[in-house]
Amino acid sequence: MVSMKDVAKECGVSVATVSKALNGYSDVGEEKRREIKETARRMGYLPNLSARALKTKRTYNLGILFVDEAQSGLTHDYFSNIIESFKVTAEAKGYDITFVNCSVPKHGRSYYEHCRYRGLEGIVIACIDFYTPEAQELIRSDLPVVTIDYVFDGRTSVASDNVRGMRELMEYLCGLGHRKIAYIHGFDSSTTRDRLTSFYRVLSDYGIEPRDEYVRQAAYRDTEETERQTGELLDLPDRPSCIICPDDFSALGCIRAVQARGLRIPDDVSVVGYDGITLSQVLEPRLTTVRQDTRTIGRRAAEELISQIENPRTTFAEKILVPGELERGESVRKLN
Amino acid sequence: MVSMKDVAKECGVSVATVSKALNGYSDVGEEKRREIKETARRMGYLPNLSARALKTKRTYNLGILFVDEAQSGLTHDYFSNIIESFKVTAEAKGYDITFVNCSVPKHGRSYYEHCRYRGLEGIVIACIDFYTPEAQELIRSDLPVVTIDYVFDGRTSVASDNVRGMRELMEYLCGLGHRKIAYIHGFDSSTTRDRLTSFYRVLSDYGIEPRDEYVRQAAYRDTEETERQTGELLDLPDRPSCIICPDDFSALGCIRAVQARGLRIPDDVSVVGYDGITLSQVLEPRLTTVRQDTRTIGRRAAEELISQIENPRTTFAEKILVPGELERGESVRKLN
DNA sequence: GACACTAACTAAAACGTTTTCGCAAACGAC
DNA sequence: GTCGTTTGCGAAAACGTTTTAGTTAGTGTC
Repeated sequence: MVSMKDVAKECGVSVATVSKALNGYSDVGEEKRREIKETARRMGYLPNLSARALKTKRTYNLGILFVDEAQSGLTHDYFSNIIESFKVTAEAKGYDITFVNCSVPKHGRSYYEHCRYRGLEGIVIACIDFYTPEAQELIRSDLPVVTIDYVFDGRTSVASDNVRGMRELMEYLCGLGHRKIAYIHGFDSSTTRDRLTSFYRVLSDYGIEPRDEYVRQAAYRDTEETERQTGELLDLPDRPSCIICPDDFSALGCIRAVQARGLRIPDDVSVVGYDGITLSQVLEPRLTTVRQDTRTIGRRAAEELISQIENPRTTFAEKILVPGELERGESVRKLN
Repeated sequence: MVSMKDVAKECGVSVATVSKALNGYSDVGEEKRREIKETARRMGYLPNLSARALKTKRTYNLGILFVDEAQSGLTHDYFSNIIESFKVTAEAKGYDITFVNCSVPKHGRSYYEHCRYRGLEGIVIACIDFYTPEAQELIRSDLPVVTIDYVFDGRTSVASDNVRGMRELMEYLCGLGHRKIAYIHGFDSSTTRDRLTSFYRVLSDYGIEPRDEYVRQAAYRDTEETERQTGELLDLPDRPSCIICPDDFSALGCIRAVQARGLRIPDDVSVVGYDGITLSQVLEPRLTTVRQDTRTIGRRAAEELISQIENPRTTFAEKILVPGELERGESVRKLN
């Protein structure tokens, strides 16, 4: 590999001058600078990031911590899209992205230690059990951190606005005349709590008495459980006119249960999801859902993280809420 | 950050001794070694990867090049799963994974230059236009490279065995009595060619005359075009008894077209996909498909890449074929 | 007691940068 | 001509490791 020394020799100058010429310092003559840049290019010179990092303590490398229990990691459409957007934004600003090793590491390092070891300048954390000691160590550490869909005191977070998303969805449903709305919600998390609270809130706004038998639970993306729960809902003496699923993917289970009983969507029962992944748009009938703005979430996370890194003094820990958008599909029927 | 120098001072030895003690060299006494290791741990010492890399030229960092035209990158189930498996395997062997920056980089570096700059020791390439000059430069370079689903002379590749996969699928279909089999294949690529050749081959084995109007084209994962093509197939005077889609996801379009005509799967027409992603298992009826062994593909890619890095002399450029597995769903009917 | 040998440790160079400081030359002002 | 000031460049230290080539002390052999 050709180094600055080689370029310096070729140009008959010192390495200091080469460094300054290439990095745009002012105290090097215009013609010399051109000559140095040209020969560097000609010789195929590439800066050595390790050497640079050793001096400057900057690696331009961001970490992404993303644990996938049960393989639902990168396969998770919602998070995959966020990561994709995060990546594009960060790369445009000159940063690379590396995964934080979350397998059991050989030397038994914690997340935090691994980040330090790898020289990551900031970490985005998503889709993880935030309450393990390891995660807490990282969140509380001195490293710049942005969390997705989870709020921690003194740290910046970017989250989908589930309160507003669920509100819009519910107001839409109620507006269409639905009064018997069932909600199969996901397992406890801040996301789930926000949606659930909004669900009850709008019911209350519309003067609708919530019915316990209409509120059920199934893990996110669990089609089987959602199918089972839907079955029970449909077998109720007074069955709901509309069923809200934990997310789009699990809605597949819901649809199966409806079809298994010979009922039709949306004529006999309305079905809605949450997420707005591609799948929801290609189902028949097209699924009504709340499209979460993964592009903005990823982009804002990257922007905030980089801001923390580059302007640590002047960057506040912000709680950013990204609104979603109601997607009116054909899986919901207007009542009377 | 505490460095070797600090540990050395604390223990009253030289940094050289600390380095050797920590790296398991033989010429350091047992008690000293224990003492050094213990104080290093106590002081929270972490090796500085940049400094180490500067000397050893090893970064333990692998690159993954994965371009997603039209956002279908990380969202692509098949590739996401491969990456996931690649990641797990590589991490277990002490490597980290970073994305090769494929946005337009600020300094206008090519893939190859970026890999060198970032100090990546090897690259896995997937889901990309392999014939751009940039990709070619990387593939032909001196860096260890493994390609997924694409074969290049002198380089190692890991690919799904599409020849065998399609053969098994076709023999299954023919075995069930299907003679009028349509194939909506993806756009030209070695994957597509392998499947198509196998398709024709089995037809020939069974003495079935291939019919041009049964062979059509739609981009992978393009539900709309698959829907259109399916429509045309179904409107044929002599419509096929079975339709093979480019992949599982696009099969959704096929299913829509079938349902739109009031036909039933599999009673009126059989539908099959290719990939075996989660979606195929939760559709109603469960989709018959060829499950590609993404776990093995990712794992083998990592193993081969690391082998190239660690034993460059003794590692052959191998073409690895990973067999898939026929998933018998309920979307195919036995004829007469 | 001389010799070779081994074990345990250290000094110092090297890796490729960045950056501080200093120096010389050129320049302008008076 | 003298004195600052500016411009352009270089020497050298520093970053935190690894590794080579010692050095020293101890051990065993004859």
